[in-house]
Amino acid sequence: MIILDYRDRRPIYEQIVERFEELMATGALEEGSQLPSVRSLAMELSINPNTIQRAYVELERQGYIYSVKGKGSFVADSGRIRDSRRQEVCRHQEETAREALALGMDREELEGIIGRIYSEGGDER
Amino acid sequence: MIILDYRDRRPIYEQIVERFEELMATGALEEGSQLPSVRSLAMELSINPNTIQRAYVELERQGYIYSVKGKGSFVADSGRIRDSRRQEVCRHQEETAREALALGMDREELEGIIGRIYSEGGDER
DNA sequence: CAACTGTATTAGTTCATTTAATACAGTTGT
DNA sequence: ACAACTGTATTAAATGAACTAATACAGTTG
Repeated sequence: MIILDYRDRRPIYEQIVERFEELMATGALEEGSQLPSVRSLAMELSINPNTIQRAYVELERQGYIYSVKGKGSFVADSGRIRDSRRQEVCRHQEETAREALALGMDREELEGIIGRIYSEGGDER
Repeated sequence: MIILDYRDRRPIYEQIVERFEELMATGALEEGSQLPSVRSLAMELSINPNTIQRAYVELERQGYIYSVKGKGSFVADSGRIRDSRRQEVCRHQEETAREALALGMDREELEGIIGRIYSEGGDER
């Protein structure tokens, strides 16, 4: 479910936050479904429970999950999560286009890549 | 020429590297032109010379500049720099498209953003 | 020779991240 | 009631990256 990359310079708790965001945004984790407990996930990843909790606190701060003492942590409104992710993708697209423009690249080059990715996902496998 | 963002969590030396990459890739710094000296840029940015040198070492390691003891640091092959940047933009475009696809976004949405950016840069101002 | 350049080294500071060890509080099933 | 789970909080320590500081050496230039 979660794989840590220790070569990644970003902190572990941030990798965990991002991974859960992915799982929720793509629907792999449905609204209301329960996340692994702080302790069990810490065991599974061989890291300290505090680090997991930090990730969960951040996810809750952003409204992606809610936690209930004694019960567990659960996925909140997944529609909102998906919208938030989509906005971020738009921001990334803007940045990419701006940089391509600055480098004198043709827009067709970017659009070609998009076409390739979308056709890949459409029928391969 | 260079502006530091202390809110940015990335290290200063990395911001400097990236900024010079930009200046070289867009042609603002031409091939063979001289970079500010380690000490003068450190003064200008009110930081330690060691931090500038670290950025320059990294730029040299990547082949973007070359340094001559007693003379200074100079922009290397700017064509290679631009190519390298373009490849990176392509990688970013791939990532963005993949994520958009995973989120169920239409490719027209991405292409619309590209069109907007490219028409902005074409005639505004 | 003075005033610049890059380069190197050593030591210390600062800060975010992570671990560790507990403890408290609420839920659930037996 | 009790054991075994949940989340939450706290305090202390270890670790490592980034940055600063001070100094020195080496090469270039006018």
